[in-house]
Formats: sequence, structure tokens, C-alpha cells
Amino acid sequence: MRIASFNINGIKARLPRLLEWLAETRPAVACLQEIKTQDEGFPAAEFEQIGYQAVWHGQKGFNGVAVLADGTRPVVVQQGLPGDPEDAQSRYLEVEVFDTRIVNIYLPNGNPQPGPKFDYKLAWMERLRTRMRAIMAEEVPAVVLGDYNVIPTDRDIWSPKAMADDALMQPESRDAYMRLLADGWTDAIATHNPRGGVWTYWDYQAGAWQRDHGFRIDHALLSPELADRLLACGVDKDHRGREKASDHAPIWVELHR
DNA sequence: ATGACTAATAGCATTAGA
Repeated sequence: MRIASFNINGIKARLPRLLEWLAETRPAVACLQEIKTQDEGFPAAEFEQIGYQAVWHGQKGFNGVAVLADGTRPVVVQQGLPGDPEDAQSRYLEVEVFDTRIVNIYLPNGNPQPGPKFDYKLAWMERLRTRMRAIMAEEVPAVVLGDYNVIPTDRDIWSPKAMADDALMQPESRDAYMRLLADGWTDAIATHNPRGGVWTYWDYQAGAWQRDHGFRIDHALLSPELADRLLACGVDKDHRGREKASDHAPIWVELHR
């Protein structure tokens, strides 16, 4: 069973590329981030035509997440990250489908840092940790995947110097990410690529794609039960090089059974 | 020190992204 994640950077602008990717790779579940549309603008019918049913949490202009499943509709467990009633941003959608808990996240970018956006990012990560610990305590097969906006180590970027002041690789961001792993979650791509050098994002600017100036910020964290069932994982890198591509490439995990 | 690019929304540029 393949579970994938794709920050699509606008579902309206990306729809042809997105449908193409689904047809080519046919994941059982696809988690989407940055759909950048209100709920009523979500193209559910386009997905149903190719056999996917969806749930989504939209927002006007930016953010927004959705989960697609092949042949069945995911059941929403939690929409919006708990822990702050004032937080209205659409960045979290937790579902149950195919006997698996699937948590789709679009973690705040946090730039510029320091500042209120960075504070929001760090607070969001602590709330996420609280929620992930609760899920872990349920002892269900679970995967928390999406755009984490964290470069975990210097092995996860082409040039640590180039982004040294960026929120994505500040010690506070990395420490918060490492605390998730310390709770017992397994970073699938890191585990299968211990030497690093795997990118999931290439900036649109300055020829970053052509120069392979990328970094890894899209992650899939597996609960112990799913970590035992991990067969393979990867990045659909070639989709980053196509016409009208997102600045992210899709990531995926293949699970036994 | 800055901008480079892209998308969305509402203009006749600005915000946000990372």
C-alpha cells in the first residue's frame, strides 16, 4: 500500500499535473498541502472521475490540506490542530482509512526569524508533538506526513551555509523535530538514506532545480507498527522537472499489506 | 544588501511562500 504526500502549491494551477501524477503512481492515499482554495473551490469531481474520493480543509488564498483515497472516502478524525482555539489556519487533517491513521500536515514556514511567525511555528510544533503523543498512546498504525518545513540535518540540504539564517534549519526548529523522533516516530526517508542527499524541494528562483540546489522538508513519520511494515520509500523527483511543476516533489512510503 | 520565481486575490501591486 502506497501512501504519498505532495505540496502542490495551488490546486487550481496544478490540477493537470496532479491528475497526471495520480494516474502514473496511483497511491492508495494522497495527502495534499497548499491547496490554496476555499472549501467550495475544491475540485472533488475531477478526482472522483479517476476513482479517488477526498476530504479537505480549505482556506482562502493560502494554506489548505486534503486527503484523497483510492476507491473510498477517508473518515475525518480531527480537522485543525488542537491546542489553540485562536488558530484558524488550515494546516492539519487527520483521517482514518485502510485501517490506518493518516495525519496530513502543513507545518508553518516560520520566516522571517526571529519574529511572530517563527514563534507560531515553534508553538505549532509543540502542539503537534502533544497530538502525536496522544496518537502514539492509542497504539494504532499511524503515519504523520506532509510538509514539515524543517531541514532536519546539514545532510538534508545542498548547502547549509546558504540557508543558515532560515527558519527551516534553526536549532529550535531542528530540536522540535528531533523531539518527535525521540518519542518513537521513524523518519522513513532518513532511515533508508542515512547519508542524506535526498531533496524534496527546489526553489523556483536562481535556477535551483537545474543546479540541484534543493533540500528535504517533506517527511513521513511512522509509528512503530508501520515502521516494521515499511518496504520502500522515495521521492517522485522527475515530477519537479515538468512544465508548470510545484516547487515540491511528491514523497511516498510503501507499506506491507 | 537585494533579487531572483510562482500563485492567489484583487489591483491597476501586494502578500506569502521557503
